[in-house]
Amino acid sequence: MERSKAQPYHHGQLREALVTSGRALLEEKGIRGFTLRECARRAGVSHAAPAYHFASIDDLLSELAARGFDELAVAMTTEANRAEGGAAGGLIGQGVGYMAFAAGNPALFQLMFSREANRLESAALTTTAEKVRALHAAAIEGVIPHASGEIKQRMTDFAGASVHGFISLLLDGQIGGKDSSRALKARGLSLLSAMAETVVRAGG
Amino acid sequence: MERSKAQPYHHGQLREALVTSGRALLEEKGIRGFTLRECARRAGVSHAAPAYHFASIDDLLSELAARGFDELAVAMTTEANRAEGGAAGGLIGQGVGYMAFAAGNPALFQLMFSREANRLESAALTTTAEKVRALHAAAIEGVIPHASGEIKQRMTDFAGASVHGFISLLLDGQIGGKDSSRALKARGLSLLSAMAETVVRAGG
DNA sequence: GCTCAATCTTGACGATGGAAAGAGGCAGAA
DNA sequence: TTCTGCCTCTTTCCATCGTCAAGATTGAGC
Repeated sequence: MERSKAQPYHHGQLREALVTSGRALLEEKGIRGFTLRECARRAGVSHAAPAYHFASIDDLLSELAARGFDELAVAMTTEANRAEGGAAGGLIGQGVGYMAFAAGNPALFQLMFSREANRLESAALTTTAEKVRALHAAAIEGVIPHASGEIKQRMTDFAGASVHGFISLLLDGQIGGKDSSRALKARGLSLLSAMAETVVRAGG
Repeated sequence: MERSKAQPYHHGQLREALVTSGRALLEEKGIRGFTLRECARRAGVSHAAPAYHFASIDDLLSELAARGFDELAVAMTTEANRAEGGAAGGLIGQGVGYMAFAAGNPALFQLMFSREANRLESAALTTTAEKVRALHAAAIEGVIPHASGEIKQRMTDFAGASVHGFISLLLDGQIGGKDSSRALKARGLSLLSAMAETVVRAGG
């Protein structure tokens, strides 16, 4: 078969190329429209080529989800550091970073927090997901360092659930159907401030 | 082909049978493992039989999701009516019903609030989903009838997001990995009471 | 009892994930 | 340098999927 220089027999960076094309495909077609063969096509290789780099389609999805959690952690940390207003401001900033990542990568976000991802049971996936949870718990700890363990857990649950729930409902179309992007951001920020206020008050 | 009395040529209740087998299959295999042919197999008909009752696999999924929202509304109403403690107690009860439905039908719940469901654009689906949102808004209205519209919306977002977020994270394995079922219920109730407290306080 | 439309079966098509077998190319040993 | 072995990729094949088209079956209404 004829083969140009741009398409040598050995790709060289196929794993990375598959991750890149896979991520784009995921956002385009959603989880149910995601196919391994289309990933391979976009990477310019045959449909069986991915097999060497990823044992199965779930293995590739697992990698995408794990990298998503890494990026999510970065987004949370970046926004938290940029925020003003001390520990409570940092908590709000974390929420902003969380929502911004989800809004920018809706299909990936859904994959990361889907039941299917949970079944993947990849070590990298559980590790990176745990890092995100640790970041969140640390932010709560910073706001109410002297509260009891029970209250800390309750506020961790509460804060995490409200941020995650809000952006999830928004991306699923259950919230703000006809609102403008600007109005939705305002609603998000309003929710974040109410959340932070609740946490602060719980600290005594 | 030989055909027993129990398997006549015309099924008679095929639509309902497909909904039933489909729902069971969904919980067993998850969204990605859901196939139309397996639904047909379990209903005892050929693989092409469903076509007459459902235009496509998405059409069947849409029906499942719509019925899920109906059941969710019933679960919320039932628990809210059973609850004591006035309007605030009713709000908590609604949350209990919401979480109980989700815990009892995790895959269906995920389907109902998935991006794919959003793409289905079925009229029945949007209607039943809207009913659930209206129930929730009414419960908030009952707790803080004299608050401003802005505060009502903020608390509707906040309450809905925290309940939805908590049970979603729980079902996805992001919360309470090794906790007992009893401990998780306690965490859920703790979150619900914190949620109700925040709403009540927001009312002035 | 006949007709006909609704319902179901059979068979086919293109697409998918995965396995098996072979071809190509690089790196280290001779 | 040449050869050898292994990693990578292609080709081919299989079972399964959703969907369509065509034929078989049945019950309801004339």
